[in-house]
Amino acid sequence: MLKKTKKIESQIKDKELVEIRRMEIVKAAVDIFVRKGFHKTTVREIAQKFGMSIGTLYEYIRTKEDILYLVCDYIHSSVGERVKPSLKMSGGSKETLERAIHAYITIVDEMQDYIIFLYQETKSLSYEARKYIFRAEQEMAGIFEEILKRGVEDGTFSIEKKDVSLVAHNIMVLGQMWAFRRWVLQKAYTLKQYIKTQTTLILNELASRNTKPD
Amino acid sequence: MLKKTKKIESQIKDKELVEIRRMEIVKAAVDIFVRKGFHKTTVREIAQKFGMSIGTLYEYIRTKEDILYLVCDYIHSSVGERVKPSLKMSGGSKETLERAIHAYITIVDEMQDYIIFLYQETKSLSYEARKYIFRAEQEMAGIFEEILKRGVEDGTFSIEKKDVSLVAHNIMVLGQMWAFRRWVLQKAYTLKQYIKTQTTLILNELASRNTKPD
Amino acid sequence: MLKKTKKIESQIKDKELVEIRRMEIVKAAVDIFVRKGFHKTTVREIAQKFGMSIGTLYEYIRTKEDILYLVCDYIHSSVGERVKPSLKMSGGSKETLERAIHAYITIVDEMQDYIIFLYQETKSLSYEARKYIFRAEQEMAGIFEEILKRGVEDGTFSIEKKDVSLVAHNIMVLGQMWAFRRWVLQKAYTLKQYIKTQTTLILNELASRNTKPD
Amino acid sequence: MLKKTKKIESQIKDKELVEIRRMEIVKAAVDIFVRKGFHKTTVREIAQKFGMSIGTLYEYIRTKEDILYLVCDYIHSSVGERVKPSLKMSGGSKETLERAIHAYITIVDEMQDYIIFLYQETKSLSYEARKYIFRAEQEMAGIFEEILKRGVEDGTFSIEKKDVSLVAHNIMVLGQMWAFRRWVLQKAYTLKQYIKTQTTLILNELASRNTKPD
DNA sequence: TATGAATGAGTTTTCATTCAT
DNA sequence: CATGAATGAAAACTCATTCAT
Repeated sequence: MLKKTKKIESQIKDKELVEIRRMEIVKAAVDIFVRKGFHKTTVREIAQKFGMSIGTLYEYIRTKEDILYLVCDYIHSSVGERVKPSLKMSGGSKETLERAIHAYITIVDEMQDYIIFLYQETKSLSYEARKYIFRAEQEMAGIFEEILKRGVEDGTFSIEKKDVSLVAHNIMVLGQMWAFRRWVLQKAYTLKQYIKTQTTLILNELASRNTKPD
Repeated sequence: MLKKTKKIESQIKDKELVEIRRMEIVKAAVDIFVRKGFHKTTVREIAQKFGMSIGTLYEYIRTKEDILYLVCDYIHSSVGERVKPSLKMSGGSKETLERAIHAYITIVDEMQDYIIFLYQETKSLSYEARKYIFRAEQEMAGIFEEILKRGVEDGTFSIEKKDVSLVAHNIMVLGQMWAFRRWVLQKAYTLKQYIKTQTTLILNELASRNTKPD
Repeated sequence: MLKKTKKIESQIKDKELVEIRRMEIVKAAVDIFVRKGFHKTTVREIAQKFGMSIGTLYEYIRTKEDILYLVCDYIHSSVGERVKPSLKMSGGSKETLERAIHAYITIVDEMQDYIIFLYQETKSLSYEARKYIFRAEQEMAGIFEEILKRGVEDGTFSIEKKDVSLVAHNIMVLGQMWAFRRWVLQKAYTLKQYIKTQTTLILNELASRNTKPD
Repeated sequence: MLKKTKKIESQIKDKELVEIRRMEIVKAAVDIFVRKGFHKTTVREIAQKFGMSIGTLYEYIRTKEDILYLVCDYIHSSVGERVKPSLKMSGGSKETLERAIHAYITIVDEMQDYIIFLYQETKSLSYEARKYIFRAEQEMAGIFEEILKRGVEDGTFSIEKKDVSLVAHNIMVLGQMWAFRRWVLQKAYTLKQYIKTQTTLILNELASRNTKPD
């Protein structure tokens, strides 16, 4: 996992302090952003919650957009960190995939506000920052790809190799859907039911059988 | 299909003219919105493209948000109008579903910029306006539900009845994904390939077989 | 004498600076307001005279109406401060009243522009602010009431006790009249003559004699 | 009584129609003005109540201020017309004055909203229009002067001749006060009580006795 | 005469960012 | 390193007035 975070410049020399303060800034900003959206949040509000002056805040970032980037980055890696531990590839491919889906959707549920925010405000980021976010998304997909690939190789799943990546993205999107369509899904299903149903459907899709219409 | 559009007040008495001008406003706004986002677009820019003065623009709307609503409404009904004709339920359930998926993803492809915009800016709408957008989304899902239900009843598809709605949403999300994840998908697939592959996967998922793990 | 000024919020933390700047704002605004009226004065003009940017001006107030309130409050307390010292109740009731009338009308003369403004723009204030202005007016009347009451008690004035408050207001209004009707009064009288004549008339009114027609 | 109304130009030739329409405009405007103030009332609102289009409205006036003038003029002459009939100088001077005061304050009571408006918005008028309003006020004062003069001549009132005009204005102001200070006066007095008390005080003031302190 | 759509200058207000202390 | 007062460009929105029909 490459830690190639986009470099944000700071007036402060002490690298460690910069890290600490930036985390404080993110912690202060994230909830306000999620609640009000990026554009409707003022730097003043963030500084207030940050507990320091606007001047100090600006010692650690260059522009308001930097905060957005920091926050997006934080959300992304939080999701990543929450998912990874559950992804030990122990057991059969089917069980591993089931566990991974379960873990992923559970995290989507826990972080739904953050995830919705992430996708809604991505466009407010500069191209460079956006690219980084995409890479993080790809990384997550890579984990599912890995599991699927193994399953294909050991005969558990019967999809074509070239579609492994697509299916990985399908799974992620179906997971994120729990957040984006909550207004309808969370009325009809509990989280547990949702995970179970989607897992079944996905496994069905992957089950050995004729894969393409001729 | 209730055409209960949220009423927006206007200073102009001539109802027909209001319709005409509003369509002009939408046409002027939509591309700028898509390119720059709602918040970064100024009313001045819209008026400029609208080809009339700001004053005139404001004779037909009350607030900038009204324009957003008008645009969202327009995009939604455009999608709807484009999908509907392709949804004649002639032929078997399988063929109908294939045709529907094809039509839907094709439209997502054609309107990808608009669709991405729609989902990113929905939250900038007032609660009332947002509710209307949700209803339009539900309507679309309803079409897929109809097809699926018939397929379940005639034995073509083997999913549980209570999950019909979920699968309908799954299909829509998988279609919209072509727009949202274009940065990765459109590198790996042509539209035709994407439709074919997703259709296959979905049909696999629906194929008669054991539906729940025991 | 309760100093319960309506609280106006400010972005600036330094309370003392807020006091100083607000006084500067008032000083800048009052003359423009008096000359052009509240509605025809722009915030820009005020900022210009204030000698700072509009942004800075808005750091110390929330709305244009706040400036009006500040100005009204200032005028009122200026009048109050100018009157009070002359109101030592030394000497007989008659002399005290004469002195008070003299002081009050003199101040009305000095501040006539401000007083006219005050009564013309009060209605542009919010209910809350207006209430405060009324209270200040009542306080002023209270001073005259006090003098009159003493005069009634010691037999100098022969009006009914329940009318003391009315007569106090009469005196104030007769004083303010010097400003409101200047277009006619200040042609016919000098300030000195006006004070003398009104004083005589008022004292006549208060002189012991039959008080009600039977 | 000179009918030297300031001339307001109109596009319409038919003089009679202009008169009729202008009265309609005044009737439409006066209540809105009184309720919201001149500046916060829009021409659109007036046209709406007027029952004709903005275009038509502007056929009969030149500017918004013209409407204000028309309204002020209307209020003034309404007051005048209401007072005049009660001013027959039959009976003794004292009775005539009592009747006049009674009539005047009664009208002030009936038209208090209008009177307050008149004094608050006079400043929004052009110099020329304002001058006309002053003249109307003078005319009213003239009526009281006439009564007072007669009373002085026949020995009923013992004020100096040169102060007759002042006392006339005093009486008017004391009457208008019923409107301007209603927030305090109308809590303490009924209209009847107020008239009676003020009349008594004024008559006391005018009663024969030493007129100047030496 | 009557209409009402069109105009655009002008208004208040916000807020990211800087910089002197 | 920390502060927060100062900035001013830029935003949304209003409304008296005109003029073609």
